[in-house]
This record gives sequence, structure tokens and C-alpha cells, in this order.
Amino acid sequence: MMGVMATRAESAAATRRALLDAAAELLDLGGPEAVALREVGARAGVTRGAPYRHFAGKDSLLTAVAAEGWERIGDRVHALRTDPALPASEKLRGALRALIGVGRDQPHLYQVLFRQRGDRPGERGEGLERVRLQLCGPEGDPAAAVRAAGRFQDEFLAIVATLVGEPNAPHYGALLLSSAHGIAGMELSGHLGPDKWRTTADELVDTLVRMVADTGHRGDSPQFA
Amino acid sequence: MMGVMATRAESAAATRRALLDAAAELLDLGGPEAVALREVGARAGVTRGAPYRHFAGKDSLLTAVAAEGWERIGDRVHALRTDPALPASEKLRGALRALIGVGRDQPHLYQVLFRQRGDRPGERGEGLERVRLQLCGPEGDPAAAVRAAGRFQDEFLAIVATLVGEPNAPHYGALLLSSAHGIAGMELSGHLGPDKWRTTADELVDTLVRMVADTGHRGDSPQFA
DNA sequence: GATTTTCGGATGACGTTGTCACCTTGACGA
DNA sequence: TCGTCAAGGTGACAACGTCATCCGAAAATC
Repeated sequence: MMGVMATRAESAAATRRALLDAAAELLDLGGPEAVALREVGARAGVTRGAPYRHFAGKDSLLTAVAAEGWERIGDRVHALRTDPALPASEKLRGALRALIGVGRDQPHLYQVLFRQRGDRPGERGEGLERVRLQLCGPEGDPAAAVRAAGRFQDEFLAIVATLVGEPNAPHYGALLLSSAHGIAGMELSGHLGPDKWRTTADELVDTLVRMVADTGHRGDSPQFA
Repeated sequence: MMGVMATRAESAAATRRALLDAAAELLDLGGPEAVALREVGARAGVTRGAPYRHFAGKDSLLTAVAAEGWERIGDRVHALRTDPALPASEKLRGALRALIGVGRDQPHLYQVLFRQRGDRPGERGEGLERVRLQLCGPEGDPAAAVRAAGRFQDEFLAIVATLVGEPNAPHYGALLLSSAHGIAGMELSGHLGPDKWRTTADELVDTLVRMVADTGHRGDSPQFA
């Protein structure tokens, strides 16, 4: 059997993991509002105040969950990119569909992945004396989430580059990623009902990839006609 | 001078307007979290419980704000569509830019416009006896928001139809709308930093419109190559 | 014109939440 | 062996959404 909880550092790390898992579970179940620190603590086997020993607050906890989400997606796209059995266009389609798939399967997590920056403060009162958010809180570092998202973007960019060339990749990469994000968002919010638009997310992705492949591979600059 | 607050219906309507305005203001200032019914009431000159006479709850209030937002955007796109001095491609570009502009100027309102459907319940407890949400609450009818959003979509669809033809309009309309929504969302969440993508929202819209115009006007079915 | 109904609004109360200050305890280094 | 230190427990507070209840005046009824 494994060391039945020995050193203190191990115990703390285990608690942190349990907190993260509980938060992710509650997030999937009922969205950010359902991630109550009390319930998170309870599911992790600790009490309400314990999470504050590992995260600066609720926001940091959600940010940490988002970071792990981006890492998973980044791994997924990395696997796609380095799969020698896949044609480039299929890698691209797969990456876009993977993102949209997260939106479908874990809508609440998806929402947290694309959270608006700087929404938290909520300058209650008047004087903004809240400068005390300690330069680098216990954990839940926003930088970690940004870094993980950046890794995903880099992997994605590399796939796009094989299709439209290195110089055109950033522009068309941004276009493809934004479009996929929009498709996911429209689907999530119910604004993509098939009654009016007579199409599906997969069809939209196909059209998108085909259009970009047609336009982008010509090697001309994306700027103006 | 005007009737200094006469009939009761007038007074109630004025209160409702004030509540709506206060909610919209607070939303712009600090997002949905900052829309506290107590503060909304205070700014409207009434007390905490008063909003419940006009809206079923916080969610209904935000939904009503969203409905008015969609109406405004619908009007905007309608004006664009019926402007005889504008070429079709410019109407389309204008509509897409208008949507993205809302995301830029009123990010919190934009977030509410594309809220996930059915996020509210939060089936706390276990028995879902919350059936009491009275089939058609005082106001804040979700149907009104859906209808207003539908109007916008119809106007937008009509513009797209003049560019790619009636049969192709739904598919390419959904693509264009989703992409614009995604561009707005990426910009809002800070995932469209120019450092990595070396492009701007306007450039992306231009590329998008050009690609769709090139591909769509050929009259072939959007399905498969 | 008197009475009854209706409804917008005020008030008190309850449960839940995020957050902090303070205390306890047990593992670790000296 | 002993003091330190951080993980965790506990009490407390303010703010929030929501409801039940009450009040008063406009409106409807007779």
C-alpha cells in the first residue's frame, strides 16, 4: 500500500489536488456560481477556511481550474499536431472540433477558460484600498493560466502554419480560432438553432477550413484584396 | 409642466423604466455580479423588495436588459440594411463591426446578450420543487429577449442574402455571425493579443467578408467541396 | 359617494455566500 | 528536546437573493 499520508508536504499537496478536483466537479455541475468554497472544502475533506491556505480566494481557485483545462486542451492539440498519420487539414479540423467539443461537453469549464480579464475586483466602497491582493498569492496564479493558454495557441499556430505558411499563420490562425470560439459560444448560448440557420457546427468548421485553405495557400498577404 | 406623476399605471411604468436603467448602468459598471437588486432599487428611488413587483428576480431583470440591448442592435442593423447609399459588402462589414463594437464598448452587456440558456436554476437541495417559477412571471420574459435577438438575426440574414444568395444565406450567415461573435469574445477575454496574432479585429472581419464573398457568390451549395 | 378589491411599495427575516481574524495542532529543523 | 511554522478549524461579519407580510392609495364595483 502507499504511504498512508506521511509527510506534511504530501498531505498539503493532496489537499490541494482534492480542492482542485472538487472545484472542477462543482463547476461542471452548476457553473461558477455553484463553486462554493464551503462545498469545495467539504468535498475535499476539509472545512470552509482551508481553501484560503492554498488559493487567494474563489477567483484564484477558478483560475487554477482554468489553467489545468488549458493544459489538457494543449496536450490534446499537441497529440494531434505530432500524429504522423494525419493530413494537415485533418489536424486543423480536429483542433477546432476539440475546442468546440469542450464547449459542448463541459460548457461551464469552457466559460471559465474564456473569462474576461479583470472582472473580479468589484471596487465596492469607494477607496480602492484593495491593493493587498499580495503580489503573488498562495496559488491560482493568473500567469499560469495565461501560460497554459499560450501553449495551446502555439500548438494551434503550428498546425495552421503548415497549411497557409509561416507568414500568414498568425492572421488566419486568429481567424480560425476566433471563429471556432464563436461557433462554440453561439451553440452554448442557444443562438445557433438549426431552425433558422439550417447548419451545424461541424459543417461550419468544414466550410471555414476549406475557405482558409483556398485563400491562404496562395501565399499572398492577407491584407486587403 | 407634465403631470407630476398622476395615474398609478404611469408611476409603475416609470419605476420599471428606472429599474431597467439602473440595472443597465450597474451592469456596464461592474458586470452581472454588480447588479445587486438592493442597489438597483436604491438608484431607482425604491427599496430592495420593489423590483420583485416588476421582475421575477435578478435573472429576469438581466434578461429584460438583454432584450433591450438586442432591440437596439437590431435597430442599428436595420438602419444599415435599409441605407440605400451603402454597398452590400459595406452593410455586412458594418453589421459585424457593430456587434464587435458592443463587445468593446459594453463588454458586460455583451456577456449578458450571449448568456448560456438554462444556467439559472442551480438545483440546490435535491427535490426540484422549484416548479413555482410561474409560467409567465411579472416581466423579464425570456421570450422577449429571444424575439429581439431573432429580429437582429433576421436583419443580418437579409444582408447576407444579398451577397451570397437566399439559399446560401443561412449557412454563411451563421458562419459570419459566429466568427464575429468569436472575435468579440477573444478580444474581450484578452486572448487576441496582437503580440502573438499580429492582426486586429477589423482586419479579421475584412478577411472574413472577402472570403465569404469569394466563396459564396459562386452559387454552389456550401456543402462539401 | 361608499365600499371593496387590487397592487405597488416598505419592512423584517432567513439562508447562503465570500472573506477575514484568531486559535489549535502536529510535523519539521535546530 | 524544543521552538517554529504552516495547514487546518472556528467564529464572525457584511452583502446578497428571496420571500412573507403588512400598508396605503388608486381603481373598480355597487
